[in-house]
Amino acid sequence: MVLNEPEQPAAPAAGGAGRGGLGVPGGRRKQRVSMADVAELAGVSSQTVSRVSNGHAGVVASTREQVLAAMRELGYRPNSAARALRYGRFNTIGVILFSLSSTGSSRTVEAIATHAAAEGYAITLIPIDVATQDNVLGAFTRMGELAVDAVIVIMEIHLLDTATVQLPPGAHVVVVDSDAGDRYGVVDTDQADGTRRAVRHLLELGHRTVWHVAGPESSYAAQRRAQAWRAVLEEAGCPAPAPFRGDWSAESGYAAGLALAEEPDCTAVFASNDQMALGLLRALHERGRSVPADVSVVGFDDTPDAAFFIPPLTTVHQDFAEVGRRCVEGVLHQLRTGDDSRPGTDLVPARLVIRESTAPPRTT
Amino acid sequence: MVLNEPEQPAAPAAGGAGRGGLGVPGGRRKQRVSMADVAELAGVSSQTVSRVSNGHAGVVASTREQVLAAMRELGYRPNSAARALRYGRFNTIGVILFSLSSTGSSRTVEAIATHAAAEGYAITLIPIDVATQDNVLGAFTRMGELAVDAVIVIMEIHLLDTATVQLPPGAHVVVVDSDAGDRYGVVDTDQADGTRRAVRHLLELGHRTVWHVAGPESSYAAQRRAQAWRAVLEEAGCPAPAPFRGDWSAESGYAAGLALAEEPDCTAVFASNDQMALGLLRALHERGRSVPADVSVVGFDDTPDAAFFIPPLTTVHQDFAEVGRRCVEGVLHQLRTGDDSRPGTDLVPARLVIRESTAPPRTT
DNA sequence: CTGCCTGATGTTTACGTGAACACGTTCCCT
DNA sequence: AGGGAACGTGTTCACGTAAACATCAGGCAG
Repeated sequence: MVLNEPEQPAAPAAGGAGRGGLGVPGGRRKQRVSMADVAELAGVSSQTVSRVSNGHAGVVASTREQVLAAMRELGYRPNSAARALRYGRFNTIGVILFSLSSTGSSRTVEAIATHAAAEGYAITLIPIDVATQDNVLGAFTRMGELAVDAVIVIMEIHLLDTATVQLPPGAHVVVVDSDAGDRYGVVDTDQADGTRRAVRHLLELGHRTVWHVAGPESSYAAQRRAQAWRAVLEEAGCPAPAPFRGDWSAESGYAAGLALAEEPDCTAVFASNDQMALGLLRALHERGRSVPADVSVVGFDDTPDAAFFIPPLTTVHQDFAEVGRRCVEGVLHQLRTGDDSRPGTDLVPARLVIRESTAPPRTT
Repeated sequence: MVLNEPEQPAAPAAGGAGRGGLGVPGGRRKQRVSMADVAELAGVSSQTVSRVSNGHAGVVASTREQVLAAMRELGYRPNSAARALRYGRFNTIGVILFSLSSTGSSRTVEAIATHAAAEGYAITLIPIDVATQDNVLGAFTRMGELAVDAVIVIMEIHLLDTATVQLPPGAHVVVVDSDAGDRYGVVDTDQADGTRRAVRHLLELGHRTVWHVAGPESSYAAQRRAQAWRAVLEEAGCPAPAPFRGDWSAESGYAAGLALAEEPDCTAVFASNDQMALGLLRALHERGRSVPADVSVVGFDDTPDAAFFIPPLTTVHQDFAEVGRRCVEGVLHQLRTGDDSRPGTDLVPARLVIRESTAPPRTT
């Protein structure tokens, strides 16, 4: 019967205020145990209970013991609503995001939650299942009313733009996957740098040019990767083939792969994430194009699975844990110093992990 | 300057209580706009503001408009701490889990968050990075003090067991990945049923027996799958080879695969999740064992990627969305009816998705 | 014309906590 | 021994909201 609350306080508030008593015949008289209850049982004032509860000095050991005993007996738990009201803060960070299914968000959220916990903060999740304006606006509105001290947004920029006005005044915000560095703090993997490493790696192997399977247009990260891919090719004087547009899913990578398999010139592909690379590998395999002998493939993310693709995938490693850590650091810095206006972009370096899906092109 | 708070309330509380004023020279006088501020600007009582804010009837249109205008002007937002204190609830559900990285948890959490949002509840995440007793206990303790009305636990049973006593009295709990059905409500995929479908499928194809790559012992789901696998084999009178023990990772599946490739008798393998199946596929491929011609492989989870493995993976589909939905339903039912003691196990059916990684054994 | 009822709005109060201040005791120092 | 500092504990109050009750004006029926 763990879940039952104590049947009766040991010393019921007989003579005191009759709150809750009147007109409630059989019902439980009180939802929760309050400081006053503990104080009464321990025979002290509620302020002393407060002091014990918060570990303040200046309470004699015997009194403290008495209070602690009363707490245990009644199963007292501080009421966080009252605390939050008193202190004006919740020790909670809100996280707005689209989907936990994407590799990036779920790992970033996990890191955020872990680091926040280490700082004594909890995480409140506001997912937006469908990325309509209404949903985004709704999420921001809800967030504004929520028990939250600061907000981390993992979201594309243009959707954020329209929702901006809804952010609670005085809110502390850090954004991922966006270039809103002029208005909010931004933390993100250095997409451009990672992409450059990937594309240059392919060019250095001797490939004439590199094809691209891009992520959805709505994603800022996908845009940045596509831009950087094009920039490297232009810089190297290589022709840039028209990119394929995917949606992060393996299925879209597969579709692109079927098309790419028909391009005899295609010897190197940069996929904007590992899942699309997976679909790509399967399509090429199906069409009898060997990887890496015929076609080299590079992914992005370095998911734990990428090392076990066939063949093991060369990919750009993102340090999601570090991104999450810096997000938390960012909002907590704002929160603690009150320094609202510290926009700027904090880029976490990426690194290329070379495995077996890349090789020099077949000598003609 | 979206983030700035309004410089001054339009009609400062000149004669009223001097709270916050004394000794704070340059500082902002008030952190937040309260009902009283809105009431003053609108020239009504704060109670009327409350009525407007909560959409109560009985406020004349002109008054309502005035209040709404004042709200807009001051950027008023209800204080959820005060609300929670008043109402005694937070409209928030806490979720305790180990890791978002595992496919199952992250998809379950997402479904939980989505359905909770639909019911007007937010989700507070309490991750436990390392599964030590202390961490688990700490998480439960924190959760007890947190702004949370109910708790969903995604965790193995034996760790929960020891932490049980720490759960806040009166808390409403639903558990996933556990058999604590006698004490808490449990929602889970029907692991045994899914496993039976997978193993029977292999036997029906004509395989003599089925090997097993199990998940970690600490996982209840892994235990259930291993049990059911063994039960089906025994029922069919097949010898049960010693299972390999993995840790859900593709790497552990790869290791098991290398060993299995040396077993000439092995023609069918049931992996306890898709990631291990991925590692398995690669190991078999490396060792020249063709899938499904030489060895059939079945996974569990049906991750979105599984359809794009080489070859596309036959696997057991888990309906995580449904599990999440029922979790939320469960706690909200408890919450609303106050029916604490409705333990029982709610199993969500699984189904087998047959793709190309399974085939009859090579005829000898 | 009077009295009551209805509907709109204001006033009071409690929710649980903890800072600030008040009070009383003990013990030390002169 | 007397004064006061230091310390332990109690009392008061405010945080922002909303239910319960109070009040007030206007309309309508007897």
